[in-house]
Amino acid sequence: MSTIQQVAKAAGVSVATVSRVINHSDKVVDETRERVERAIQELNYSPNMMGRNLRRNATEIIMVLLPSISNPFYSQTVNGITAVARSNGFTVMVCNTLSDRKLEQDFLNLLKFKLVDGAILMSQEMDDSELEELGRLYPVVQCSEYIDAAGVPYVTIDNASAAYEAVSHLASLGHTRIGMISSKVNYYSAAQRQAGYLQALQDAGLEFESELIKFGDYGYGSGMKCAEQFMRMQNKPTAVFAISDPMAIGALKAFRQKGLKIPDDIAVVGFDNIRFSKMCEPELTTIAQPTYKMGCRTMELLLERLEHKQDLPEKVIMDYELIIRGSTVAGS
Amino acid sequence: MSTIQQVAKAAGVSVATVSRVINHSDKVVDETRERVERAIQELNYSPNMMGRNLRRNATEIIMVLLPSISNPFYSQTVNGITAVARSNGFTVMVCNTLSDRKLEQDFLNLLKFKLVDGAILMSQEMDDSELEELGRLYPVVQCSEYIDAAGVPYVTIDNASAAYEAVSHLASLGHTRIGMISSKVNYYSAAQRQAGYLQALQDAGLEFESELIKFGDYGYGSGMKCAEQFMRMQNKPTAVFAISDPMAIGALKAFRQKGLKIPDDIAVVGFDNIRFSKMCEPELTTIAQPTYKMGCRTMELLLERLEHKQDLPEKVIMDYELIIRGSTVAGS
DNA sequence: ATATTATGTGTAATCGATTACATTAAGGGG
DNA sequence: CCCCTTAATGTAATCGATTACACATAATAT
Repeated sequence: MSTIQQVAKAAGVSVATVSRVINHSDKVVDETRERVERAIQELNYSPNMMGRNLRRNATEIIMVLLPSISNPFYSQTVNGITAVARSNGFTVMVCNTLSDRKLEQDFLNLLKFKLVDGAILMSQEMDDSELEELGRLYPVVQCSEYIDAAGVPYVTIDNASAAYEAVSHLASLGHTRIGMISSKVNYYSAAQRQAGYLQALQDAGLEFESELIKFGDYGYGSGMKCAEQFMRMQNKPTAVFAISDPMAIGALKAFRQKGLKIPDDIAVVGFDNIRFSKMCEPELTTIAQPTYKMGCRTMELLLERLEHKQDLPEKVIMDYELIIRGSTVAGS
Repeated sequence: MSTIQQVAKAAGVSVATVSRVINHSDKVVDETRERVERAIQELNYSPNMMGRNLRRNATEIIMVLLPSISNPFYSQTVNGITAVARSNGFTVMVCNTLSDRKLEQDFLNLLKFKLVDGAILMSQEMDDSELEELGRLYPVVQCSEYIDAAGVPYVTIDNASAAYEAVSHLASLGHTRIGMISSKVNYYSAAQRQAGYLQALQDAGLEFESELIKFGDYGYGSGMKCAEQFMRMQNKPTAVFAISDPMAIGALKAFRQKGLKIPDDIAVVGFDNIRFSKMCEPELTTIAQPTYKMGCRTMELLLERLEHKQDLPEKVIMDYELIIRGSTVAGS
């Protein structure tokens, strides 16, 4: 690896001139510029970012923290983030926290240590006060999953209202006993979706009991387990609302394995509209979030932060959509 | 953000001593150490990685390049990589190339510019000679998808033999007309799987014609399209081998939509054993790669490279497994 | 008591870039 | 022909850390 000094020597100029050529400063006469460019070619030189960044105090890299790339919900969002980031000269790297607090810390240290310029959080293991401090000290924006109290900007949908709509849909189909598959971990979005579920039951005049909510981990397997719990109940639900598509799909699978007909014996609604939700049998009714756009908007907020344009914590609420398919209405 | 100088001044010592405390060098007397640690606390100091890395010429970050985090096949591999990386003090960041040559280049520049120490390639858009040069200059290892000629180490399975086994399985069930869904893009693994497919046909005494191979992009949608093409043929296949699970699942979906019974009317085999392959209807027969272990092994190779222990390009071939499920044998 | 060694800390060079300021040379005006 | 402006390039400080080496002091050996 060659350095700017070697290039300068080879071209017979000073390092300053080489730097000017690299950075397209106009104060270099053509003949010199050519000589430098030839030297760069010959030495196969590329500037060491460490040196540059140390001086500039910026890396033009942003990171996206998410619990697991295995959840297909995230990929579209990341694509949106990447699109906006790229057109502004930023590089995006994805960090898999595995919902591990320590690992999350390690990644966030890259922010503190100035190895990345900013971060987008799509989930966080830290508590409110830690997040609040993080947001105060560094450019950070939340997307989809969020904590409201912390004064950190976020982009999300109205989870309560989305859940309300999903459950009301089930109620309007005549279901009177509606179960829910929520999350073991107490995410804010999960709490909001539970609130929406409860409100919908209440507004439809349906009764609730705590047995109607089971708790999973957003994955297929836990959806199957929850479905089995439902089937062991004496007074079984005839419809289930799950807060993730994989759990809904797992539940579908378990119900069908026990010989139940979907949607006649039991209807299922999911959340996120992952690609698989159209591939399962029957296709899954679900809530679609505008994932790509949410990613774009989030990156825009982060850019504002990075440029200090905006110091108020912005809160962006985007529209969702209930997509009705065969898991609740036959033949859709 | 405070610097080591500020800490030094606050503690009344030199920067060297502060550095010694940070790096747990033992040549610091307890009383001094405490004073420094108190100053670090008070100033909320953390070392600037840019400065440190510039000096050390290492970042302890490695990156994983993959075409899209949306393909669930990658997540387990990344988990394996992360596990080994972490226990060796490395941080893993995932880079989404979207199969875009330019974007891939941008990421690889981070290697050249020394912002990351090494890279794991899970697919590449560059050609053989570019890869060869990359591997010569930087610590790079390939995983799963690879180019053999380039002298860059890799971890993979025997794709030809896996495809051979999958297709032989179909032949042994009595299928005589077996189609294949391959990849538009000419990946090495795809070519190998095609070779295995052809060999299996030949060894089973089955005839081949070019119409029997359709080309997709690894995603669901393309699987459906290929299935529709098969169904429009005059002499339709009774079995199909797809080189990705999503394409196989898309094909399943399309066949079922046309009223075909699986596996009686048409049998389907996929590749990769993604989680969803157990959730579809019927469950998918597929080839399982030891993804987590492959990730671990790949990271180990990269570590060897980073430590210059190993200069020979290592080639690791791991075992696969044919998992037989309901899409080829009813009731499995 | 003196010489020697070990121990803890400080000084300053260094990593590879950027950039304010200094310097030099060329061109223009009187 | 000389002075002043302007343009191109060079010099050297700087970013924030690490670390070889120097140095001072205390402990040990003779």
